[in-house]
Amino acid sequence: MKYSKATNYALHTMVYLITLPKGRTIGMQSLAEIQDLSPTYLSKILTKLAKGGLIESTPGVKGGYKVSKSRDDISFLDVIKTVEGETNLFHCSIEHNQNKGCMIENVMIQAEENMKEELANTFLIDLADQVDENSRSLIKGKAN
Amino acid sequence: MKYSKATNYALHTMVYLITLPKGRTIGMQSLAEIQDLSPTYLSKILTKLAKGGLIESTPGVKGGYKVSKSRDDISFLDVIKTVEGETNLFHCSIEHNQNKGCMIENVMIQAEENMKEELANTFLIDLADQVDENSRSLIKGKAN
DNA sequence: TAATTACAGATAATAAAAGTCTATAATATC
DNA sequence: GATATTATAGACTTTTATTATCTGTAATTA
Ligand code: SF4
Ligand code: SF4
Repeated sequence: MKYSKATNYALHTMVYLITLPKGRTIGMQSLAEIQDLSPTYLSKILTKLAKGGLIESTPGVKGGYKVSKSRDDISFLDVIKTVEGETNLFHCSIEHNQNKGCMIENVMIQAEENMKEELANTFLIDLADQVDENSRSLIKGKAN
Repeated sequence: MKYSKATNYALHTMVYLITLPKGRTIGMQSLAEIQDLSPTYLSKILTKLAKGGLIESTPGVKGGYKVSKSRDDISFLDVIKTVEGETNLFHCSIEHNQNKGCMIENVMIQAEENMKEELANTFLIDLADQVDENSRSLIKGKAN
């Protein structure tokens, strides 16, 4: 059980995008090179993010991607949910009627909520400064 | 991304076992029937739990499984870790040297820790009473 | 029109999980 | 000690989800 690579790519891409000067776009080609992965696969992920309203894309010669206008309000959870879907780690396996208030379910859901709360309360923008010194240059590290 | 069925089976089985009168054993055959799943597959999971010291098994005619002597100290996390392994939801995808203190990693790890903390602080024994009224009968619901 | 870019859909490859089958070892009872 | 009963081990198959590729299409700029 682990996050999909797609989520990983999405997070890194989002962090990268949010460090760009406002309004500045970057092409998928470059984004793929930076992270050393296939453009077409990354494309699918970025399309999801675009449809989810987290980024904006424009085709054409000077096109590319940029973070959406809601850039200051995008949480980690937003990104993860957009890519993974309305994911729930725990699902009841047995189907029975009296499952309201089941302690097993309660515990598992509650724990999961604790994680999500943290993810929902951390915003990409919070990292923007730090990232410029650390991770962003690191993400580019491979290319450099 | 979700918990494996194995974890699900393990949790239900553990909860069932802990509701049994102390020292009482139950065979794999029965456990499998109760949850309506294949005995051989369940066997693998139970063996993991046994090796992990969460349950004790005895072969032979009057054999079967029972919760281990540490029964009062078994947390949800114990069960999950035993089955899923030392699982970490988030793994760095890129390998670079300056990755200490990376904010992305910090956030993801911290969120994960929040979930695990909850799971580590909830013990199976806490459910034992409740379960007798609710879930356990439910688990048996299929067979009844 | 031409070049560049994102988008869509089908398909293939890979990996992980879920499940099966068969044979073996340990225990209790007779 | 023989026999029935139970758990254990390992190889194997099936299924499912993820990851990745390939090809063609649509939108935008110059
Ligand atoms: S978690 Fe509770 S409600 Fe859900 S399947 Fe298990 S026993 Fe039933
Ligand atoms: S999470 Fe941070 S340290 Fe890990 S790969 Fe991404 S940028 Fe590097």
